[in-house]
Amino acid sequence: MPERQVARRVESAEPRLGAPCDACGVRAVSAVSVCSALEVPELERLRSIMTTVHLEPGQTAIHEGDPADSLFNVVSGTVKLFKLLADGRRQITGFLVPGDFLGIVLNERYAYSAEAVDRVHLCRFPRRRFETLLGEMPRLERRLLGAASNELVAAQDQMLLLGRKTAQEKVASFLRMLARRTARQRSPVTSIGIAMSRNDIADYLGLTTETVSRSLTRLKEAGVIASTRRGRIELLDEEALRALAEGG
Amino acid sequence: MPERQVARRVESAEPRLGAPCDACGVRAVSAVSVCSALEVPELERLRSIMTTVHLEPGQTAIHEGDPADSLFNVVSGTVKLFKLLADGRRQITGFLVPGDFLGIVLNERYAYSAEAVDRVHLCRFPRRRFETLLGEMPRLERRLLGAASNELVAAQDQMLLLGRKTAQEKVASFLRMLARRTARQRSPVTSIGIAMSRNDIADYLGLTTETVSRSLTRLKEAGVIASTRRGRIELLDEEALRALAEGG
DNA sequence: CGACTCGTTGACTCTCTTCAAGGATAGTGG
DNA sequence: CCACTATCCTTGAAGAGAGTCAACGAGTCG
Repeated sequence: MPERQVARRVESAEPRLGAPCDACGVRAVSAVSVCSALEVPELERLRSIMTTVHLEPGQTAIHEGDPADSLFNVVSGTVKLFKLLADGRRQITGFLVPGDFLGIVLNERYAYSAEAVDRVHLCRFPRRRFETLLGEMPRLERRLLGAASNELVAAQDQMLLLGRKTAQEKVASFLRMLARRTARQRSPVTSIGIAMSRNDIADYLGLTTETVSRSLTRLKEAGVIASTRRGRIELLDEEALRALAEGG
Repeated sequence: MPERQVARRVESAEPRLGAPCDACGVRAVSAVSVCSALEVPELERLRSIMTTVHLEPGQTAIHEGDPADSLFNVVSGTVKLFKLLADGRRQITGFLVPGDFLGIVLNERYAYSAEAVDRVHLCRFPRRRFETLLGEMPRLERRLLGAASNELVAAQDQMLLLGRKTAQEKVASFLRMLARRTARQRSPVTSIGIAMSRNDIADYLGLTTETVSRSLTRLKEAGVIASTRRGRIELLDEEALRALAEGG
């Protein structure tokens, strides 16, 4: 498997004295990151235990079953989370974008693997020390609980999708999810960038690459979407997409 | 739809002065309930805002989209959580058993509906007051975060099941899940009670009742399980079941 | 006892997968 | 700069697993 690469992390151990956080777009933009909604002194303490990590596409951030000794915050890029069956079947359980947490779970071991989709920047926190801080910063803890809540809601939507939606509905729902994410920064959205491969999309939707491809072709034929360049899709009829996503 | 009944809750508003919690098995047995691992004074405060709720099979505890003004702890019975598509397709996202939370999410509205599978007893907490307590009881908050973490892990397992497992593997996984739950109280397990209908199982596994039935028949034919009386299944070959559940 | 729900089984259908091949795209090296 | 190659995406044809439709048996309740 060419995509199963060893994790060669490029860590910047030197703190660069404050620079990383001050310039960080995540803190300002995202309403859900660890850092946003923290006062300066609290942020300072977080920063003191933080290191930054760079990942190239395909590199692994965490591995299912490994001791969960780190916790991350996505700064830039897209990360895919996935679980594997013994024979290699893969289910991608989520895509993380800037502002999202990676490894919130307070369990001993990671329940899934995480791999970079494109070039990724992460903030890394040692779990032990992070948990110590947690006890002293109730606001941070509440924030984590909120993030976990949101993830749970998303997980339930995804279960509905995986268990009960048709291929066409799955793909339409996926596009809408991407559109919503894009809209968090720029709205309204007519063009969305697709960072992940057809294979990734298929493993996220419980389909095959062929079925994803065919579904997209159908959406194009129906005039709901259009694709000019690679890795980018134009939304022509958002209402039709909504109807398709929910089985209209 | 006969199963979509109106929620006629039977609430005991009178606190019965301490009795409910002292006698409650949940607190002692379960490692994950709200009440366990709380000191007596904290427990006392929780109890003061608590009421108990009884539900008959099919009755609704919470409804998707409603304002999330209550939070529950399951005391006895089994509760199913589910989401619906516009045309009635249903996905059951989980079954709650004694000790589990219902409605942890700190969102404005419930993301799913919850219905009693059999006769159910719940402890009910008004969300506002509960959240106030939360700020003063860090231990409770940590506990909630832990519960949310566990739910997330379970949700990811379920996504893998829904997206990538065959019907046979789904049913085998389901039986193992039930066995594990039963084993939390009594181990080892050879006989498990199935509180839910085939229809519920189907909607949990993303299948139809017919396929669930056929899969169970196959497992019987293979000598992996046996069924003496209705609503109960004997595990004859746990190792074979494990292999089947993971695509061996 | 009859009506009802629930579970099982059978026959047929269909959506999605599998298998296979061709086309587009990007990166590489001469 | 352009052939060369690897990878990804698309499209087609055939096949399979699960769904749909239908009937029947068993238990349950009024």
